[in-house]
Parts: sequence; C-alpha cells; structure tokens
Amino acid sequence: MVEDTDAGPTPDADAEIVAGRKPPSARVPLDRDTIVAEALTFLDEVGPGGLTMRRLGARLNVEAMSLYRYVPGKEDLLDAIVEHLIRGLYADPEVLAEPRDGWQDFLQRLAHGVRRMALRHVKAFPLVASRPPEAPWLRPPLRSVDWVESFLSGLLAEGFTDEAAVAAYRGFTSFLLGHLLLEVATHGADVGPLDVVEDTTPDPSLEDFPTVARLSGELSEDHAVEEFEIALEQLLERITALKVEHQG
Amino acid sequence: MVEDTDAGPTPDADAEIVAGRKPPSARVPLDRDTIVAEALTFLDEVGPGGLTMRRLGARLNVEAMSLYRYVPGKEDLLDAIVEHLIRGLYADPEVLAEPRDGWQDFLQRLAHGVRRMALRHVKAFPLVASRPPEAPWLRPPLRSVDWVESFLSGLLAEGFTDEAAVAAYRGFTSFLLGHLLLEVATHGADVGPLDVVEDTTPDPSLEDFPTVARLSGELSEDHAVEEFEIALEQLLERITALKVEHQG
DNA sequence: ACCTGAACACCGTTCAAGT
DNA sequence: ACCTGAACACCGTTCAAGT
Repeated sequence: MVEDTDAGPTPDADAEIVAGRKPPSARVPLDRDTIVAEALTFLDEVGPGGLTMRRLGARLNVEAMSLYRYVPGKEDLLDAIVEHLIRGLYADPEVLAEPRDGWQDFLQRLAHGVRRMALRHVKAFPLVASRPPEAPWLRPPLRSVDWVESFLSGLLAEGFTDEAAVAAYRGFTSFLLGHLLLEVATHGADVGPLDVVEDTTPDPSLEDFPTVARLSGELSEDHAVEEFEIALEQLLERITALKVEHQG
Repeated sequence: MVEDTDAGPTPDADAEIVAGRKPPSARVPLDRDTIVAEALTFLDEVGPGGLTMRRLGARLNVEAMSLYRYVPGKEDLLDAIVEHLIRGLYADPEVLAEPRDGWQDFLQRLAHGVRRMALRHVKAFPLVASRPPEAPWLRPPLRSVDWVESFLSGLLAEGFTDEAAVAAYRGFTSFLLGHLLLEVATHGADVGPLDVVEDTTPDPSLEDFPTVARLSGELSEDHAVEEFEIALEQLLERITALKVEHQG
C-alpha cells in the first residue's frame, strides 16, 4: 500500500509570486539593546512574575527562542535590565557626571536622580537591590562601574582623600538602598500581574496590639519625601565631617 | 457482563492484622509550621531559585500537592517564611521584647539581633526586603505586627512621644534595611543552586576606570562590622535628638 | 481526614531544521 | 544570518480518586 497520502493543500501561490512586498510591520533587526529596553518596560507593566521569555518574545513579534541569539539566558537579561537602569542616570539632565557646584550639589543631584529612577520603575527597582553584585565594589544601587568611577573621581577632584571618598561611597549607597527600597516597597512593589483585591478589612484583629492600633494613623502617613531629604542632609553632614577629619 | 473484575492483588494481609506497628519513619502529621520551617532551611541551602513546591514536598516525604492542604500557594509560603524569620527574633536570648536597661540598649540589642538573623539566613533575607508589605506600617525588615508593637510600646515606656516613637521606627527600619541588604548581597546573596564558577579574571578591562582600578583594593575590604556599628551609633544619636526635641 | 495520580497550562532552554 | 518547530525537563495548581 504505497499510496500518495501527501494530498494536503500546498499553498504554492503566495510563495514566490508576490516578492518585493514588505511585511506589515517593518522587520526591525532586533538587537540586544531593544530587547533589554523592551524587557524593562514590560517588567514595569506586569511585575517580575509576569516577565517571561516567551511573553517578551511575543511582544517583539518573535518566538522566545530568538532572544537567545542576543541574551545568554533569563538571568543575564535581568542583570542587563539593572545595568540599563543605572546607566540611564547619565541621560537625566538634572544629574551631573561630575561636580560643578561642589560635591554636595553633586551628591544631592545624584541621590535625587536615583530616587526619580526608582519611583519611575517601582516594579523593577527591587531587582537593583537584590541581584548579587558582580564585584564587591559594585554596591547597589550604584551598580555600574561607570558610576562608581564618576562618584569616586568626582569626590577626589573636590579634595577628598582616597579613604574619605571610599567611606562616602559606602555611606551613600546604603543610605540610598534603605530609603528607596522601603519607598518602592510601600508603593506596592511587586504585586505582579495578579488581580489586586481591595482589602477593605478595617483592622485585622489589631486588638492585641494597642499601640499599633492607636498609632496606625501616624504610621500610615507618607513622609517619604521629608524622610529622604532629612536623611540626605544628615548623610552629607557626616560625609563633611569625614572629609575634614581625613584631611586634618 | 457483570463479572467481578476486581481481581487485583488485594493486600488484605497487612491492612488490619498487623495493627499497632508504626511505619518505618514515624509519620509526622505534617502541619503548617513544620512546612514553613523546612521551607526556610531548604531556601537557605538552595537559594530562592531552588525552592520548589515539588522539591519541598519530596523533602517532607510527601507529594507536592499535599502541601496545599496547609498553605494556599507558593506566594503565601514565601510570606510565611518571612514572618517565621522575624518572629524568630523573640527566641534570641540577646534580644529583649521590651527595654530593661534603657531604650538605647533595647534598640542596640534589636539591631544586632536582626543582623545576626540576616547573616544566618543570607539567602532568605532578601525576601524580607522585597516582599510587598501587607500594611503601610509594616516596614521591612521589622515585618511582624508583634515587633512593631514591641518597638513602639517599648519606646513609649521610655518616655518617647508618639511622634518621636514613630519617627524612630522609620529611621530604624531604613537603617537596618540598607545596611543588612547590602551586607548579605555582598556575601553572594542568591547565587542559587547553580555552580558558582570562581571568577579568576583579575580586572575585567578596568583600564577605562582608573579611579576604581586604583582603589579596588580599599573598595573590596570588608568593613561591614564597623560600618554597622558606626551607623547604628549615629542613628541612636539622631533618635536622641529627636526625642528631646519632641519633649521640650 | 489526609494523601496521591493524572492532568493542565505554563515555564526556560536545546537543537536540528527552515528560509 | 537569522528565525522557527518541536521537544525536553521542569514548574504551580486543580481535582477526582484512593485509603
């Protein structure tokens, strides 16, 4: 029984005749940077749980497997997103790559720039904090060698000693990390793509916690801005002390 | 055709005859708390990427599906782990649930207790920081109502005003979060279950970053302990100022 | 009452194959 | 050179079924 069962509809009509016609969406060649950029905006939309190689591929009109031409794997993609975020600071016109009106102004601008970035990418920022750094000197959230270089050489140019500059770097990073992570966390960090059910429960059995119950009003107030400004001022004071101390 | 097809090997022998014999491994009834505890130690071993409902089930000699009797889902399990961690602070003999030798001692002990906990659970601690809090007053890493109650009522008993206590709470949490997250991150936070390849590359093209290259020695030094102690001292000073200011 | 088997809809990633 | 299809080994979760 060697019957020709290959009797399916062979669409030879379209194949070669209609050449020279562009596909509907002009085939952008899809490089690594557009993948990372798209991954970031997608992550901001759907949260970490929603970012999937397959879904990201679909977004770029491509099968998931095509992404592996440009990115070694999902982990590397996440790292690339973090780097993309941090390097994006150079594009912020309020942020200076080196001091112009003194180091205090330099650090003020940088701190506020990172804060704006964090608030613009609430769902992505936790990644900046939790991905393991590639080197011990790349402390989150300043996780790009470029910026560490900018930070340190900036302070050195302003008369800091090596030790003072490094100490300032340490203080600056843990200050930023603590404040910003807390801030984006309370902004409902990674609720993800799930339906957010409005919790209308007034006080879920807060009767055993009288102080929390009494102060829940004050505790819920959003003082993020003042907290940030005040703590930043105090940090700058401490860095000043540190600077003169290392010079004396 | 109503034949009795139930002719499989009916093991009626063991069923009732040998009653009063325990199965080889004493069948612990598997409650929620042992699941959470096991999940935590497992997480500490394999990292967040390695924690799987199926693998956790296998660890407890049970199919993954059995876990759903005690835990609504994986997300809830992660939240439960976080709570378990924080409430574990009460078991630390160095930590006091309320002030005994003044509020500074109280906060010192609490801060060091949280630090020990973070360092004992390097892989799990980032969860404490990144899970979205259930209420705006539950700021990481002090994410259990019990502890917020302990913290606030402790300070109030020491003469703090409501405002000063709340402000101290805010300062204390962001200080802890920033320092500890940074510390566990540099301890190679969530490398996960992957093989950690020793990176023997000396300086991966650090030639464009002269300052980082020159200071990489200082930058790599581990000053975690001093940083923590100094910053904690400064925090306590700020809280003191805050306390008297609200009283005057 | 407690656990299991089988199934569903999804993952990340590989590799040979298409154009 | 770039993309795809099909496949593999895993996920979380459901539900009817077993004991």
